Amino acid sequence: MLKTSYLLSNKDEVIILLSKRGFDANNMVNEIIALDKKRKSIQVQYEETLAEINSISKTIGELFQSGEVSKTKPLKDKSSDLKKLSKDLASGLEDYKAKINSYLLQIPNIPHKDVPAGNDEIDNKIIYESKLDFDKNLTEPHWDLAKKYDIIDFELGTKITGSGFPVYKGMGAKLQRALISFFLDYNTDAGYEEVQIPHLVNENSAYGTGQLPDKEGQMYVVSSENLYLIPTAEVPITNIFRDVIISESDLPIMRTGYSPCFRREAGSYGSDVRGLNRLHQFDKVEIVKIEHPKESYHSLQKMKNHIEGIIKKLDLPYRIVTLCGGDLGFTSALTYDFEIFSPAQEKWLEVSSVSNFETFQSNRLKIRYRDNKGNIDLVHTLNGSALALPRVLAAILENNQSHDGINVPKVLQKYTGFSIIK
RNA sequence: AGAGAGGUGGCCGAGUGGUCGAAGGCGCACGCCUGGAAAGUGUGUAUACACCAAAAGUGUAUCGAGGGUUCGAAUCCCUUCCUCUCUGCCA
Repeated sequence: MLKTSYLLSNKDEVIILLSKRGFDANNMVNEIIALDKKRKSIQVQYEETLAEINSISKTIGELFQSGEVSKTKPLKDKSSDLKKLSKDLASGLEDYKAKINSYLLQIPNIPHKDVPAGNDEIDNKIIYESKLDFDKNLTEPHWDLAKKYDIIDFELGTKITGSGFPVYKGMGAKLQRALISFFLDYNTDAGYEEVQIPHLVNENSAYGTGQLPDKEGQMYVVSSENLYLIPTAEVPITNIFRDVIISESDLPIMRTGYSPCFRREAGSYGSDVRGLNRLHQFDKVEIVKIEHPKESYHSLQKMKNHIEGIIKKLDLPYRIVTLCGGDLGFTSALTYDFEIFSPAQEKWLEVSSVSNFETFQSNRLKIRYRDNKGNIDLVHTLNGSALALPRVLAAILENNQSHDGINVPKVLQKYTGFSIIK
């Protein structure tokens, strides 16, 4: 969520940059500015009224102590009247605040200058792409391979829960565990502190990272407890720092965590959801950084390189794209997507997304830092997948298939204890 | 889940209707003292929003959260969340 004060002082720039997303902010921004002006004038009146009530009450207190009780009556009456007035002003003030807030919630983050203009993924800018050389005779899709080697059972998951909840079996399960361990080790070696976090979060947390109210329909809800199953570990990890003022010298804060992710994925169908392409429950290792505003873009590059390093270790064909305005997530200012090639589907599968949210999340979450002069300001938050498992697994199955079986990437072998699935 | 106790500033802790944003202590910062340090000593020490060109200053709100009573609420009432102790259940 953007700050009203930022909109006030950067109005024209905001409108121009948001147009890169195809978002016309002109009316909304003007409306917010007008509403905020009214809000301020009411707030002044309201606070003046309260100040008068406070001073009358003080006087009454003094009169009581000096025994002049009879003099208090007219003051009490006046104060009661003011109280009524203040209630009206308060409700007016709340109305304005609510209206301003509802507009602010509709405005996406301001794209960074590097974000290419464009409406959809066609306009994403490919900044790196591996040369593809796979054996055209070995392009069985991962769902067939999974069945052939009996490592993932989609039907069984459907029986137990429903579609999109696969059961990983034997070497498949072990490979999953190996991937999680490898990712976590790789991340902690780079300085990310590992955390284990709750997989259910409350309303405040879901609101803080922007799942509420925007993406309410994407989350599973435990209504009896008023809790939400996390769609990503980003939610609990980032919320660790909600309402916290961090001292500047502690920045950056780097965390990594594994969690299952739960997504309803309403509206998805067809080949998009085939096999491991899109699941309701999947595993992911996440990295989160809380960063000084001055450092955040430098940090984003480092995270990008870090994630690229993981994929290289797995020795899978990949590409990196800069998301264009139209494809950019609501809360992000700049996002790089990492995609791994699926030879069987002949398409690129997104396995990671790394973003700088600047102050968009920290403003909602009230994550701030204090510099050595004592000034307080919002931090920048960044996060990325490092990595999401299912599509990595799909890519390993498809890219590493051979006549003898599936070759396990070298880096994973010390975790799996086997080098080939057959 | 049942019974009881309780939630106050970075931490501990006083405060049960009236100049209380809140005593006292610890911690922290700065100064004095010291050859240096410790001890001692003095001062300061929340956040948000608003007024102001800005600083200084001032106002408003915040004592788990949300409502209410009252001229006035940390203090009284209601709702709710959380913590602790005992009992129950249990990986």
